Amino acid sequence: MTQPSKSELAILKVLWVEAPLSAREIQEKAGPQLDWSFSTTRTTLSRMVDKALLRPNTKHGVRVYTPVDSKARTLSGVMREFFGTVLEMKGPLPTAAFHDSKMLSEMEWLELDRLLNESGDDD
Amino acid sequence: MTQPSKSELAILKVLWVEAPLSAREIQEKAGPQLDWSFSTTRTTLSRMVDKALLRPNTKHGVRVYTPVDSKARTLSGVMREFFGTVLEMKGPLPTAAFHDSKMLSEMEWLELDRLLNESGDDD
DNA sequence: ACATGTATGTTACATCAGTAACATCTGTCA
DNA sequence: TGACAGATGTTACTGATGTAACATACATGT
Repeated sequence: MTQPSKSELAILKVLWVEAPLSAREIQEKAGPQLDWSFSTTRTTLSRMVDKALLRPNTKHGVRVYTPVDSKARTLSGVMREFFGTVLEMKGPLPTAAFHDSKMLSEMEWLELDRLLNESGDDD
Repeated sequence: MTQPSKSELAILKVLWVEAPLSAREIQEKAGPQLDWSFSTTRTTLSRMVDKALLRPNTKHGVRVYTPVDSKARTLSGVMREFFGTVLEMKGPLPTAAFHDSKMLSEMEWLELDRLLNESGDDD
């Protein structure tokens, strides 16, 4: 699974709050922060579909996007990669330290902890 | 300060163990892991100088490279960036959780803690 | 002085990500 | 039914990074 880039992560974040959303809706929610033109948002969405980060669907005639992986699963991959390459920590990772990050709910932290610690393979 | 890429970080890591080193020496230490040709290593070194990640010097007629920033300073930047964008944690960051990472000595962890927590500006 | 081996300088090419325009298609309103 | 708005498809350009070869210069032994 390819890791999302910084920009792609920004888009995933809005879709984790609410999905599916159309390109137009995503632009409205993420565009201001990203300072992107609508075109740019669309290109990025298209590439994310290519990379299987998003799954496209057609609802009421428009194309809408849904994240393929849950927030916890995606972040566990990103965090594993980070800790592995930057800090060279391979085994179980400490996540309790971040539980006040607001990025994830208690439930999601539980899932992330499970993914990060219960061996490298996933369901 | 530009963040080092994954490959650049690998080179920094060998130079944090011992510096300055020549391109040839760096290749001997990092090449096998990176699986790079000597040419590739040299190109990367050159770009790192451009980005002010390394400072070149000439010792005994050969070009040697020294990291511009300490391990602690570099990693603090990388970690701040990561926690900011991925986990959206802006204030003081918890690092105690990683103290068994082996990447840094006690002294270096102290420096890193200081850099990460004592406001955004640095000396 | 010449050859041979390192060291250094220069150039090249692919891919990906950032950033965006142009072109087309289609449905809806007047 | 014709025009316009919005949706989708296609193409383009730049910079960074991965990856590497070619070409040249310099030192050292014979």
